Amino acid sequence: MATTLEEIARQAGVSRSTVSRVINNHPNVAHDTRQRVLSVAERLNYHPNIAARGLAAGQTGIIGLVIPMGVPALFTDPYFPLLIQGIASACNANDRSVMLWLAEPEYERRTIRQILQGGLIDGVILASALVNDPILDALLNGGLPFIQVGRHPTGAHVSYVDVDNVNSSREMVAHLLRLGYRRIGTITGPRNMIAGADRLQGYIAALRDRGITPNPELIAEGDFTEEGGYAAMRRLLRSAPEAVFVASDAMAVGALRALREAGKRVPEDIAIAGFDDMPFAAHTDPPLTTVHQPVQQMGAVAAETLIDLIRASSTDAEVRPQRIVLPTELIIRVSCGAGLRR
Amino acid sequence: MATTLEEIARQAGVSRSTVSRVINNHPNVAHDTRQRVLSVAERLNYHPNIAARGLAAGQTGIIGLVIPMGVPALFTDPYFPLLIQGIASACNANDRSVMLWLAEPEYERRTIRQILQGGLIDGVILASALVNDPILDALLNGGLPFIQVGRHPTGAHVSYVDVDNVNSSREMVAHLLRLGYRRIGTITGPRNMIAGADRLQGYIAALRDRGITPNPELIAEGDFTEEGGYAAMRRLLRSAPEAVFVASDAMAVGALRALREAGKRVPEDIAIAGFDDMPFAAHTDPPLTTVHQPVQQMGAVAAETLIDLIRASSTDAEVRPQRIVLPTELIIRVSCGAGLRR
DNA sequence: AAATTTTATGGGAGCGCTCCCATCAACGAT
DNA sequence: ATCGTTGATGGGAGCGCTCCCATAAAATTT
Repeated sequence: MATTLEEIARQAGVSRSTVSRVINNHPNVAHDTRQRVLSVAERLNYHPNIAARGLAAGQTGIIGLVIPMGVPALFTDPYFPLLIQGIASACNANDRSVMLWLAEPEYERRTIRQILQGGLIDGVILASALVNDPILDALLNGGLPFIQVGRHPTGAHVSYVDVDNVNSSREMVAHLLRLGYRRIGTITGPRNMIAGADRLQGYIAALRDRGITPNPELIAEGDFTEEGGYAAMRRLLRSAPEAVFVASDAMAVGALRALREAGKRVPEDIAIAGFDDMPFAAHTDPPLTTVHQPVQQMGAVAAETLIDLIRASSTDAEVRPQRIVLPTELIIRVSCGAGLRR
Repeated sequence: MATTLEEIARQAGVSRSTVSRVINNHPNVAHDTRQRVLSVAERLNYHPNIAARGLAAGQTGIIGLVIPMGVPALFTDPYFPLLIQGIASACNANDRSVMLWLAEPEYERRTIRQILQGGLIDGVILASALVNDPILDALLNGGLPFIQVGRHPTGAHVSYVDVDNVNSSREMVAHLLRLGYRRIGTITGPRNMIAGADRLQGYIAALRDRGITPNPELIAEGDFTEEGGYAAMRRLLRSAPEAVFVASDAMAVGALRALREAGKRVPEDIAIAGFDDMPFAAHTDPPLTTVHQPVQQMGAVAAETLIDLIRASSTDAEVRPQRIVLPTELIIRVSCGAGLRR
């Protein structure tokens, strides 16, 4: 079935080595020879065996994408699809393939080992790890190039791509304050996820900027899912906030549902702001004021940076970790009542 | 860095072959020897090199998941995340890994070849191909075991996992007819996707069952996205349907939005039914009557079936294609007005 | 014209594993 | 006691490729 280098060499009347050079675009091959080899390869529909190449060269061109399962939002939220798409596009454009690993807790140990030791993968992108995910330690000690999407709270040696969640949230809450709201609540993400913690911190910072002491009654913890947002909003309603900064659009949709059920109008009775600017955010009722996050781009940048790291690690000495922070944008729609007050 | 078989053999005082037998659970190894090898392997944190194993054995334990991009719904719809999760779980449970290929049109040719010829992949799951996707032909001629999620319209040799879209839709529309609606419209999926075509066919069949001739004015084509549903509903409103069968929940959300904007109440002024029973369908306003489709299970079954196919193809003669149809369920909520009329 | 460098090519070794065959001991059957 | 027969183990070959070194021819320098 499969054509081999040797077979092409035979038919083109050259050696295996020469064919290899042609296939890998090495210089020092005579133009005629190159053409002859190329045409035989084309005719035989040759494609290199990736396993063999991986064995011999120690590189496979495969990039691992690890998404720890048990991230509850995984299937409510277009976040991951967008991220995956960004990564896949960038990898395609760089002749790399993506291997997806949904790390289920019970398989996690095995998973980690396989990734690190299997020799199948040139590097790893880790998406959305929990703050103390054991997978992270394993990766750090594993010696494989890797990059995280979302910053790492402590690890000084971790490369990552992220947005500035703290300041983006701070700006959003500052915007609410500017609109005149004072009793501002928040629905947070899980505190063991860095994005959740950072957005809460931004909320607190914005209040402090104005000399307001955060009120624990106005802080409800969610889990980045619609359901979680719904439940958190119901709790929050008892404290009668004027406005609520919700740490993800998916949760904001749940919050809107809770408000609708409670007979509250948005933004007349209560203002809502989200985070993420997911595609659906423009079509909620009312359209959601939110923070735009370039998710797809984050994926692409993560992939490209990882590819650089891989190149670097295969050539000379070690490179220092890359930290890339992409810009966000405040998207003002209807739900924060910017049109109501001034 | 990487421990090899040979190294373990040395330390355990046996041969490479024996270690290989132990690692692969072959019989005919003395109990003591096995324990000794196992403990050395454990101590050295040994994990087989997948590329080497793939080269030598011709099997890698990797399954390719191909999702043609340009499927517009990819990022609106939790369908793919659910499917991926089902596949990944089943693969994990069977010691397989999943390689994700988002096949972008411009890279498609290269992609196909790589999959088929790279020798990296034991089999392929193809999700949501267009009716005449060239990728399908390539797969058919490629000789790799593969299975499709969603039936294939013609290909007699294609294994697939699907639900009975025709009859599920037919039942849903029959339900609407039973509720007394007569002027029933539909928003279809793209006609070049088999699920779109099948659901339309079910709609037509249900009408015909009652002696009603389908009215082209009551049929609007969508694309399985929220946007598409919105646009299609606006078109449909001109024909004043009493009820609309929408071929996906994501489109139904768009349709509900169009109706809200038009000041129509659901289900009092117009009844809506969806398809898919996505997680959010219970929380739309009003909650959506829909057809439950076991997406996650479809993914799992597809993976398991493919693994069977791979096993079969590596042992004896060829097996005949598997066609697996999973059951759906009518989920009656509020949007169809089942509580209004009787 | 001779010495040196550059360019084009071939061939061996080896990546880490599996598979096959050879070997040898231990066992029950004759 | 002798002969298969089975079970346990070792070693060679080879999967398809890359990388290094050797070689020969061509181009450049002195």
